[in-house]
Parts: sequence; structure tokens; C-alpha cells
Amino acid sequence: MMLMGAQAGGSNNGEKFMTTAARRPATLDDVARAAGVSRSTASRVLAGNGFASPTARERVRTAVNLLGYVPNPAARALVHGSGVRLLIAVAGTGPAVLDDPYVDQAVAAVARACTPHGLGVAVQWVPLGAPERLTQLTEDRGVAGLVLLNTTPALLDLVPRRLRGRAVSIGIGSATVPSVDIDNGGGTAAIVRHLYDAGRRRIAMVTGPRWLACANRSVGAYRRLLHDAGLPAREVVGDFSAARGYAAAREVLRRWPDTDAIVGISDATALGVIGRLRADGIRVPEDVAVTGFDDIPLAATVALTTASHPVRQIITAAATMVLEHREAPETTVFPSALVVRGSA
Amino acid sequence: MMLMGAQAGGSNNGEKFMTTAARRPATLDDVARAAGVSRSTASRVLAGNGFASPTARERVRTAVNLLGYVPNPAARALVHGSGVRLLIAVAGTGPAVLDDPYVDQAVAAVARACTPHGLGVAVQWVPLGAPERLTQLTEDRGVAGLVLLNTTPALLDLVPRRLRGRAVSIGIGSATVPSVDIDNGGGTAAIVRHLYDAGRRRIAMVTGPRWLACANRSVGAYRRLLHDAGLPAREVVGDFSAARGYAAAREVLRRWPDTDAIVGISDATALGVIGRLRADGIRVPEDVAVTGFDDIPLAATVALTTASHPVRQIITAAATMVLEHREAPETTVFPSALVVRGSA
DNA sequence: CTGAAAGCGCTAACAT
DNA sequence: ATGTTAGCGCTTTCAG
Repeated sequence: MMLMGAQAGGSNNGEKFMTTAARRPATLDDVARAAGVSRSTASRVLAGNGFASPTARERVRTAVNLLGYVPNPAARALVHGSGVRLLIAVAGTGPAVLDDPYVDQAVAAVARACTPHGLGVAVQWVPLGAPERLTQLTEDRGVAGLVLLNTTPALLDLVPRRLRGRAVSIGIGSATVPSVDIDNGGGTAAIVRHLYDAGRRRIAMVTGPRWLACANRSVGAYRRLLHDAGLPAREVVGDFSAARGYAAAREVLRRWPDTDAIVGISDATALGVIGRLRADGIRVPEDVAVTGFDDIPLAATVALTTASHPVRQIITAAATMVLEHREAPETTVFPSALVVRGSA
Repeated sequence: MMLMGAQAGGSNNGEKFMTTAARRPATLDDVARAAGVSRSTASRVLAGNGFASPTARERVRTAVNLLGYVPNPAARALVHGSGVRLLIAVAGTGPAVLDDPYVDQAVAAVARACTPHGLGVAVQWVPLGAPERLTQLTEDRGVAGLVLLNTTPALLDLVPRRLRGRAVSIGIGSATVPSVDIDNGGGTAAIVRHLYDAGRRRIAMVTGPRWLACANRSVGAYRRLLHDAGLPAREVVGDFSAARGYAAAREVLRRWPDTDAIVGISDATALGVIGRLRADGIRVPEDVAVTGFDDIPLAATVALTTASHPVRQIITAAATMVLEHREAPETTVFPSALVVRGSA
């Protein structure tokens, strides 16, 4: 509680007089002085490593609490040459990729993971056609680590040495950049199998953009299963958005009027599909079953059958890997869990 | 394009030999050396202010491009005592407030605004019952600015002097902290009026948590309009979530079975309400009209009548205020626009 | 076990 | 107009 009073009085122990009002945050020097030790000793105590007598330890600890000392990350970063923020680089065709709620979630999750470490987050779009733009971004000494989103192989190759062990990719990885990924293939397979088991035989899919590796794994799984069952694939290209799903639904039914199930590459896509279908008087799931992917909060509310992934956890895991500079396995795959609800 | 080749060769001009491989990012010293001027001169031309001959300017510029120089924000922050990230402090009853997609969006939007300035973002929850926790957070020299979310008056009072002019509140403001806000009252009034004009007379509302000032403005407007029309208010407390809307819908109809319209405090709430209604065989909007608030992307897809606010722009405006350290008017109110779609 | 001293990269007086 | 000089707050050899 009333720490501030104590601080205001205590922080100027060795000073001639208490200056005006602006109690500026305490520095390590203040702590050292208050503890009656040298700056170096104080630093050692705080670092946890290095030698220090129990007495010194104790006194420094007290001083820190008393003054409410918080290390200045800029100073630390400067001496360590380590940077002060994590960069989230999102590949995409245009800056609009950053408008995706999925990116919002990723940024927020990384920010939450960074905050306790005294680091901030920055986001930037990297043009799909000019991956070398990433180099400019990593040139910045302020960048302490890198999280790649919508990663492409070209991007992976451009991660500089300086960031080795401080970079992670959500999606595909490489020999030098570990990755954290979802088992899209398995998830989609489970969905398609569920549809098949429910008697659906004319199953279409609204896909994601072709350049996205992780989306392609879903599409691949869809094709394989249909192929194995001797069924033809029915694909319409989408872009993860509800708006595109809305349009795509009509295209699917125009091209293949007897379609009895539509697999959405994402929940938003599926929601769009359902919106269009209902608007056209087509019953879901009676006439056409619809499935999503990701299990966003809204999915439960509208009873969407989908595959669930702990996106937040995944991103947090990724952020933690770079924050703690951990030697990581080349790839960590998170499972996908089928969630059967009303829409299929 | 092939800048890297040029850099690798050029950056060690005055050195004895080119060391191994690790081309570390160029420093201002490197630039100065390459340009044949002193560090200060280089610093001046980069700062834009200060004197410098056209020649010097030119040479420094060239050197910067050649070396791909990017200033080290940590060093800058250190000398300016300015901090390296913006803190987004979110008040709420528990850490779960951070799970809200609205917060995700805010964090991401602020991050986007910060990135060009070389700043990162951090997010933290501030317990509603212990606003003084904010003080600990702002004690950190790394904090360059503050964005308050779900602000309460107690919080506003705890913004330290150091952050004067570098803090902004989304929602209510104070004499020392400017605010950026939505005209919730006006927006809600427009919605209720629309419902009334459409002949609805038994209008209920699923509200937000009581402690939230901005939510209360909506509730206030709802009450006022109903009161003026000689109609009774029908309120059920919600929390912005779809899940709560889902539950609240049933409560509304249990307490007032003849309800013919439900005003949701948020789109998510409204979506939940609609889900429950439809599941119970109640037609929307024929039997009960439903409205939301905010116009999230999904609203258009499911034809939700709502009030639209450029949330991203609003947050960006807020972030920009603190980034550019602008003298801001005490309050900037963004308008709310009624969007009539199918649900009401 | 502890203190003195150097220096991370940059800016801002203060001399030229 | 330009260079020289002090630091900003912290970590880290290197001597005691």
C-alpha cells in the first residue's frame, strides 16, 4: 500500500535536500547508495549470479523494495546489445493482412508474454513479393527477437544470424528457425472423415490463398481423403474472411448444385458460408453441412462444427521460446481436436 | 536490391581487415566514419534539426543508405530518458479481461502505430480493486507512454507526472489525461429510436458490467429514451460476451415474456442473444428484434443491426496522440453510426 | 567478496 | 558549421 510515501522520503537518503516534487524513478545508483554498497554489488545481486555476501544481498533487496526500483530496460539492452522488442513479421499480399483478427490475437498474445520480460512488441507486414524487406526490419538493433507469421521458405532464409535462436515461425520452419505449428492436415482429415461418416458424399471446400503453406496442408488432406474415397474434389479459393466465404458459398452451389457439405478453411469462412446459405433459404445442416476451422469464441455460439486449436497457447509457446532463448526442437506440432456441434 | 553485398564490403572502411562474417548492424560511428564527419554532425543531420552544411548532409545520407543504418532505440531512449514501449493498461476484475478480442484489437492497433516510431507495446491487467497497481507499472523507465483501457476515475488519478502528455485514455478522461471516446450515448439512442420507430414498445437491454463508465452511458441513454416515451426499462446485466448474451436472452424472456426487442451492449452480446432465440424457435426479427453495438466484421455477415464505430481508427488516434506527444483537447469524441440490417 | 573503471550507442551542450 | 566532451543507467572485466 502506501509505498509512495516511503519512497518519496527514502529515495534521497544521501542528498542534501529533497528537490521539488518530481520523484523520478530510482536508478541502480540510488539503490546502491541506499544499501550502502557499490553499484557493481547491487548489480550482481539483482542479476542473481555473481558473488555477494548474504548481508549485501539482504540490504540491496530491501533498498529495491523501498525505492520501488525497476531496472531501465533501455540501459540493459544497450549494454547487452540485445534489443527491446519482439518483431512480429506477417507475410502477405498487402498491408491488409494485418487487419485479420488472427493477427490481432497473435500480437496481443505475444505482447502478454513479453510484458513480464520488459519487452515490447512491434508488428510489420512483409510483402510476399519482396521478402528481402525483412532484412531492413531486422537491421534494427532494437529488435530482440522475431516471430514469423504466414511464413514462406524465402522468409525463413532471410532470418539473420544475429537472430539465431531468437526467431520462431508460426507455421513452417527450417533448419535454423524452429517452428510451432498446428496439425492442419490431421484436423482437416478428422473433419472430412466426420462428414463422410455422417453420410455426406458431395463435399466441397472453400480454401485459403494458395501461397500459404499451412492452408495448403488442409487442402491436401481434403484432397487425399476424397481421393481415397473415390470422390471428386470441389474447391473454391477463399482468403479466410467471412466476406469471401459468403461469396464462395454461392459459387460452390452454382458449380456443383448437389453439394451436401462445405468445408471452410477457417471459422470466419464457414460463418460467411452459413450466412449466404441461410439467406438463400438453404438449411444448415439439413441441406448442406458446414464446418469451420479454429474454434473462435463465436463458433460455440452459432453451433459451428469445427476443429479446435489453442491458438493463444500456441502463440504463447512460440513467444516463450524466443524470450527464453531456448534450444527448441525443430518443430512443435499442436494437435487439432474435432468439435462436433450443430452445423455438421 | 543487393544492398547486402555493398554493406558487407563497405562497413569496415577504416578497419584493418574484415572480420569473420557477423556483420553487426552499423552504428552512428560507422556512418560518421564512412561520411568523413564527426559523430555529432551525423547525429545532427539525422535529427533533422541543428546545423549542417549541405555537403555534410548529403554525405551522411549516402553513408546511411549504404550501410543500412538504423538508430539504436535503446541508446536513444537511454539518453533521452524516454522509454521504449507503450503500456496498455486494461482495468478489469480479473486477468481474463485481456482475453477480450477488443483488447486484442487495441493492442494490435497500438502496435501498428508504434512500430514506425521504433517503439513496442506491452499490455497489462490492472485489478479494478487495486488501481494503485498501476503505479508499479509506470515506475518502469522503459514505459514511454500509457494507453488506458476500461478506464476508471481512480486510475486516471494515478497517472504519474512523468507521463503527463504521454498518456491517453480510451473512454473517460480527466483534466490531466486526455481521452478518445465513442459517443455511446448517441449511438444507443439512435438504436433505441430506430426500434421505437419500427413499432417496438417492449424493449429490453443486456447491459455491460456496471463499473464500466462507457457502458453506463449506453444504459443511461436507453433508460432516458424509454422513460421519455413512458416505457419501462427491462435490464439484464451482461459482460460483453456472446456466452453471457446467450444466457441473458433467456433471462429476459423469462422475466418479460412479451419482449419484442433486445438491445445488446455489444455485437458479441447480440450474437449470443440471437443464438439463444433461434435455438428456442423464436424468430429474429419477426418476434424479437435484436441489435448490437460496434459493427464487428461478423455483424455484416449475419445481418446484425448495430452501431458502427471505427474502433481501429479510434485506437490509432489515441496511440498517435501519445506518440507525437501532442497537446490534445481534453476529449475527442468519435461519432456512432446506426447501421440497419436484417436483425431489427 | 567488493569496488573502480570502462564502455554499450546516442545526444546535447559547449567550444571552436 | 563542425568537432570535443560529457554523460544517460547498466553490466562486466579487472584489481584489490
